[in-house]
Amino acid sequence: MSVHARKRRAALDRERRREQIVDAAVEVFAGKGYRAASIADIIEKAGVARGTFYLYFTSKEEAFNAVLDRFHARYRAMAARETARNYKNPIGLEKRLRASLLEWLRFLLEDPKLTTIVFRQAAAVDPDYEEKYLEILRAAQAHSIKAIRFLQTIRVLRADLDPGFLNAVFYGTTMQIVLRAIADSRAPDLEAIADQWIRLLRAGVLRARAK
Amino acid sequence: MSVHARKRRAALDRERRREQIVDAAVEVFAGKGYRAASIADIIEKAGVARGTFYLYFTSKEEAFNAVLDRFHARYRAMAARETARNYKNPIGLEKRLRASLLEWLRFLLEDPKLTTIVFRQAAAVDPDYEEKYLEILRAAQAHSIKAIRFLQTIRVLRADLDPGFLNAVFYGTTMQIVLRAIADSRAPDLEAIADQWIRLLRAGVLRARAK
Amino acid sequence: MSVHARKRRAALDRERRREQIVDAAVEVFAGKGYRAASIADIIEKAGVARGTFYLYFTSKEEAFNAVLDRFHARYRAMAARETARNYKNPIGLEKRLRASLLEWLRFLLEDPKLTTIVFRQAAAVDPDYEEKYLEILRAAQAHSIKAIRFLQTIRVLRADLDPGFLNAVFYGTTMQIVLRAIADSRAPDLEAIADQWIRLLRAGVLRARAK
Amino acid sequence: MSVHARKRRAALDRERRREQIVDAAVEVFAGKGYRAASIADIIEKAGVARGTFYLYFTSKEEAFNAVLDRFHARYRAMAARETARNYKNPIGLEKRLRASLLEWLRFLLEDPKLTTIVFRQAAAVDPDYEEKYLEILRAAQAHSIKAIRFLQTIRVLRADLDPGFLNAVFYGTTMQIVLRAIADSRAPDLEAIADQWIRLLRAGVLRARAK
DNA sequence: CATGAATGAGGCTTCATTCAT
DNA sequence: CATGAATGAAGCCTCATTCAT
Repeated sequence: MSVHARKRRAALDRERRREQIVDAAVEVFAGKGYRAASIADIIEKAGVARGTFYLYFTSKEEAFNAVLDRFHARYRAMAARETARNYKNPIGLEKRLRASLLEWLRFLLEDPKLTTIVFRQAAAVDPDYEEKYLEILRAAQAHSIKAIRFLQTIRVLRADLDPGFLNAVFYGTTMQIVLRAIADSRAPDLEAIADQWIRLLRAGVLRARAK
Repeated sequence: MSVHARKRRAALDRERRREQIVDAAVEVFAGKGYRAASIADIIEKAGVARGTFYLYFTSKEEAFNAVLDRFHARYRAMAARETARNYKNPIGLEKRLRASLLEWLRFLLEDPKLTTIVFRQAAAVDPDYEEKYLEILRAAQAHSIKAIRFLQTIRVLRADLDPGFLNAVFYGTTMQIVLRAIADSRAPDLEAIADQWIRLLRAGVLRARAK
Repeated sequence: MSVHARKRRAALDRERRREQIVDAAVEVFAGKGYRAASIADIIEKAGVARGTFYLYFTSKEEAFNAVLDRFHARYRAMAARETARNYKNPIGLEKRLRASLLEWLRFLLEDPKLTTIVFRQAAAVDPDYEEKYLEILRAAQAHSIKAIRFLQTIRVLRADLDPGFLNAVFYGTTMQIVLRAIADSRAPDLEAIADQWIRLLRAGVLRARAK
Repeated sequence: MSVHARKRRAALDRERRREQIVDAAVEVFAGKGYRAASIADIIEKAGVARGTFYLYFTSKEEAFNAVLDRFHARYRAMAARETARNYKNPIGLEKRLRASLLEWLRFLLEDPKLTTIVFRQAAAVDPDYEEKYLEILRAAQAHSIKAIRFLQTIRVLRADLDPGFLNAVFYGTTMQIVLRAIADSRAPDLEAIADQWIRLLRAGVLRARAK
């Protein structure tokens, strides 16, 4: 094997090894939270030696950041697809909105452990890693609010609702649905949930009364 | 002073001292989270000696449970008042719903540190104190879902929306609003938020289109 | 016992405990040097628990500084006595110089382990604790050079010798004598050494030749 | 190329590689001391791989010994030249002594890093490599004392001064001068220092008094 | 020979809990 | 009851050495 080929292979191996440790870290951080998770837990689950961990991460915090990065990368890809969608055409609007909600739910439930970690930090405010997390959070919020404003501009969403409030509704509700699904560790009927969402979005929750 | 009176006084003092420590614990747990909070932090803030802490709590976990208990007690009182309300009369329904939402927001923002602690654990699932927290959570969920079902029965809420879903909407959205208000550490305009809620509940978020 | 008396006693105990740990630290640092010495070595020798060490010192480095402080305090006391001495009177000058040399040797050999630690650092340049050590070193050098200049002023020492050079002679030679005595772990004949010093100081080392 | 020639060339290459690592080791040990120096430091400076280091040295300690060996070899060469010198002729004695002192100072300052390492260990007594160092030290002392005795025999040096004491004066003073010059990292005026030495040797340091 | 990923013993420090005063 | 010194298990991280490629 040529030197070049060997180096390339080594790089691949290195990346693979790193992923193997991140996989373990996801499991452990999801199970115990950042503080309670120990390096011992991670290396045991990853099946590597203590020193090996530090070949790939300089600290526990960096490993945690790698976990958040993994989520962030997937999130960005998802958000990019989302943005590409065209809401301009009013025909089939609800159908597309429903599809979009479903996709987000599927995305968040695809790797439940990873989602747990990220959502958990929503409130955790741990001074140790707030930085990285807040970066992700801000990006997500900005994306969300921008989308809401756009939908208001093109008159899909009513303009008399505050984007911040709507964002709280979307984000908070989704978070609840996902965390509960994960806690119950059973696959929820996402189609039914999407239907519920559409009903809510379309007509609120109050029973129409005779005027 | 009679023996009986002395004992009562001692009990009162004891209770007062305990509250003093719980006060400190609320501050510290809110500021750092359960794991990062140390007994040293708590006793320093409470102004008691290390040993004294263990005269009132057998462990850090028990002190945390006392904090959750404090929230739980206040929550039960709030829920009791809520339940006493009468939704039967359709006259002024929205006004009463609005008042109710406002009251919950005010309750949750009244002691922001305490609320922070409880909501933070919503996602934290720390094996150390899950027990106590889940108890509170289950009680809250049960209360909420029961209320929703009741409102559906009396035809205030539409029956085609799943109580679990509605609960996620209420709980998740409220949690987001409250946590953000606390994070921004500025008093939000609760009246305006209540108005937003009512608009959402009444007619959803989608702009009505020509049929 | 009154609260005040108890506190005073506690303070005494605390000081005593601290000294006990510093005693152990002196032994260990003298035996292995700063880097090779471990906290485990020190606490074992001191007969205290691991945590106890950190009640008195925030780090290994601080314990080392405490050791240097001990030397520094003794050194300052010694230098103060030295300075008080009067060299003005030319009568009995050599006798007083001899007494002074003897005192320094005795001082340095009084606690050989402590002296070893300090002299070892003369060349060790360990970035970890250089700060504290250099402070001591500079103080000693300043004291020494000042004394030399004074002795030149009052015409005890010849003025055609550079104070820096003379300082190197005094300091270097003394260091050698002391380190060797410690290495051989036998008490040297200090009187004889003092005599050698006086002979050197008085007439150099070269045999007088016929002019 | 013949097998023999190839082997010789390989041996040369091997020797060159080894020297390259020793060069790096000198830098690193001088900069950080034995304990704080890491293999990582050495191989980085030498530009070789981790495993390569262990092809030339079985351990960190052995690399350190190689460094000491380098000094020892140079020292022996220097001492040999020194011994060859003829002090018998009293004519120009001081001039020759001065030349000799100058040569030693130059030798010690020629490779300051190497000298730093060796002198540093004078006091360091690190159990890890005491063996090798003490060997060098004993050789140096023996050489020095033998030279002193010889100079006393031929009546260059006074016989009433103890060779051990004189050795401490020479060794200790030189060490101080050299270490300080290195620490100040400026080339000292060696000629002036030699003059100071001669003055000291010739007539001591005390100002002659009227008898 | 050269490489560098992997190893794990060992070091420093923290902190919940105990207990003698 | 109150105190705070003492404890030691447990956690994070480093680094000399090994070994498969």
